[in-house]
Amino acid sequence: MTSGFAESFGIRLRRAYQSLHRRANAELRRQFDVTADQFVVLGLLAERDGVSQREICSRCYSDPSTIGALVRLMEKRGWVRRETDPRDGRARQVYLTEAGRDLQQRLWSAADDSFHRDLWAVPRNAEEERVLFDALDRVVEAMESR
Amino acid sequence: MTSGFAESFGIRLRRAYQSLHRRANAELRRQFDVTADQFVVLGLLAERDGVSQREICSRCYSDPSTIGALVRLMEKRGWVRRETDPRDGRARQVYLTEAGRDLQQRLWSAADDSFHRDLWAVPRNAEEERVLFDALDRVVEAMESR
DNA sequence: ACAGGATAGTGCGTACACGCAACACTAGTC
DNA sequence: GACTAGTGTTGCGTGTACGCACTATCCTGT
Repeated sequence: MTSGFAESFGIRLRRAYQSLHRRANAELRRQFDVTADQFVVLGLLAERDGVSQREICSRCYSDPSTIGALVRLMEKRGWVRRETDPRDGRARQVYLTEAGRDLQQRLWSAADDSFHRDLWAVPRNAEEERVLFDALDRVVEAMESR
Repeated sequence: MTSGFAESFGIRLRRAYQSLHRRANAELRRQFDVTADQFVVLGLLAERDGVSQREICSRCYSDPSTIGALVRLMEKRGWVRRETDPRDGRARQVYLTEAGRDLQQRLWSAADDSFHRDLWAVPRNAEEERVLFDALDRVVEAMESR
């Protein structure tokens, strides 16, 4: 092995994600009592709602049990509502409420002023950003290749 | 903003890490009944052991409670032992046992044949790898800057 | 119309992650 | 020696992640 475990790709990816997740959690918890993962789901729903929980899973790469628990919690907090899909009795359509949409916008602008600003400064130029994003997307493909 | 939330840096990083973590968990659980995070700590200890739990935390960017629970579990499984540091009564020195070292080596070669192979194929050349690793390291710095 | 297989969601158990508070011990100062 | 500040670890509570088994519902072929 040429380089050590602590310098391997996997560990670096882990560290980067953990530090982002921790920072986002700390900021959002302090100001809004929202977790980083709730922030992610709110963001996805703001782009498109009225979707099934399955659809949310595939957009954020989480699993049905996790999203189920998360969405039920968000429903209890009054940020989303769930209605049975009239075309498919198994599925639930998840919608942002007014309060949820409002919260999401405040979260987004707060994130822009704190960790998003720092995060987006990481790629030094457009070319680096292209290489970086492309590599991250190919990690997903590679891990699902089985 | 030009691109949507689902295409942002943060979401891409999250997806990449989640898919790696999921794949590693699945492989390691199936073959060895070991979790991805236990794999990480075993790998770090194989590089250097006899260290405090604090030291493990800073090497893998986890938090003391998490590492405490994880290491106690690994002790129960017989992979590590913990001794009170003779120089500092607060700290515990964590060592790999024979069984732990043995397991770590089997895990490492199994990982090499499955998800490590796929993961390391992601950077297309040395230059891309340099840009990628550098960016991941700078994410950590950026997230801790405040 | 019905059987078989696929799919959406839930419930349960385990492991991780982290904040917070408490505790034990250390180190520096007076 | 006591006082203070700092650090390593543990305990507790909440939230996230996922496998597995299960129900309800859909769909396809016959």
